[in-house]
Amino acid sequence: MIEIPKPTLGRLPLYYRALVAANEGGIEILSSAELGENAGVDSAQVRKDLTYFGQFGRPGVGYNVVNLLAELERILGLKNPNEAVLIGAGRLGMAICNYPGFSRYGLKIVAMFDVDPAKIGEKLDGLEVFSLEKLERIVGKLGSQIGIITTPAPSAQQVANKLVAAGVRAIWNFAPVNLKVPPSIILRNEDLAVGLATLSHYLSGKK
Amino acid sequence: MIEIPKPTLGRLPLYYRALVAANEGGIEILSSAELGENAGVDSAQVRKDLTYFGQFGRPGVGYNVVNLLAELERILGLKNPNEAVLIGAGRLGMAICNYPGFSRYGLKIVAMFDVDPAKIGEKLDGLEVFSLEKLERIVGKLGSQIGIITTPAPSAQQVANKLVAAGVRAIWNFAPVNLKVPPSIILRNEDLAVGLATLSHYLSGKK
DNA sequence: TAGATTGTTAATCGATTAACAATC
DNA sequence: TAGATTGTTAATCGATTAACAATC
Repeated sequence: MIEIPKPTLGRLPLYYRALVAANEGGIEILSSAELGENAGVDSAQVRKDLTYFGQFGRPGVGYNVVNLLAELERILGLKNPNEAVLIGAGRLGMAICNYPGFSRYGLKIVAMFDVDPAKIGEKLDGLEVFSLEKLERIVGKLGSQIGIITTPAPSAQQVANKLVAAGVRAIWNFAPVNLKVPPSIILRNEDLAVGLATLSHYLSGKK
Repeated sequence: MIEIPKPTLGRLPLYYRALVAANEGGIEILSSAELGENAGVDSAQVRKDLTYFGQFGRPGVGYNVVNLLAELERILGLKNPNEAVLIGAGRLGMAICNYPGFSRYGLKIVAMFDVDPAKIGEKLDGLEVFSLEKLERIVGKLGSQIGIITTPAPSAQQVANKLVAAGVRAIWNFAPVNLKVPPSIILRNEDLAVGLATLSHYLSGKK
């Protein structure tokens, strides 16, 4: 099995989005150049990325929008969304819960946890907030595979430990901290400071 | 002038964070191995990254924490924060406004904009929310360099156009859409679907 | 001096881009 | 058939990793 480059994986949602838009616009065929244009990616890159998964186009014609949409849905696993729990029902946590069409992108948040007594037992956006103490039990019962950490940085490592103990396979960390987890755990950090550093470097450079 | 690799820029905040923690812990010297351990980066990578900006260590000894902290503050421009306006005072917008110690990372949000009449004129976290119609005038007056877009996807392009017209130099886009902006504009997309795609790929793979 | 660790060069690895034969 | 566009190989580019002389 050939390894998929990480950047390729990151571009698939961009293609998916461009295809959804094209489909809604009634467009039936898209060339790699057109698809790339709408996704912000070079046409050669588009073709190369897609060939990691199969041959979806017709030479001299292009890609069938509906067909390629279906392929990407399959590749991205959008039909069988992953179930996740979210820890930290603050603003960021709620924002993520409400990320537009998150379910559409293959994620379903099934429970929220917090330490704030004022939030525990409440329903936020139709989702009950549980005490952090119940994390291990509930994750075990639900069999959730993903834990999303949106707590303040100082609590994040402790929460990560609980998630690992509870048996999640992946952690999506939004707290600005370097988490230590066993190598078997899939860890993805979403770090705003990283984006900001890039931005401000270019700002200071191109005077 | 040597071009700084983008991945290097993204790792600087990780080093900065590790150094802050070390400094608070009273640690005065850190080797590249120790710094890398705390930042989640290989030691050779740490040394290589730092040499793009200068020579900050002492062979046989390591890096002086306070000294390197000061250098990184300078490199990241944390002493002269960039001023930004934020458009879209929803949950995500508010979450970003409250990102822990954002000011510490060199960003100061100076005004918020929204189209919701219920929000316009209100003060959210001490920041007044203005009508989107006033965007161009206020950005011009304040001379803001960065526009942060946290609107729903369908409005994002229109907001980006207004920001460009108003004269911002950089756009930090959180809406899941491919924005078209002139090449002179620095554009950074923060896209949750990208992270999710990566996570779910690995989840489905390592059965 | 002996031991440790930097800064830097060279080797490796991985991703992007260019080019084009095959195909519609 | 002539024109267009894919899939794929080869060339280029850029980043990471390894190795080690210089330095403390």
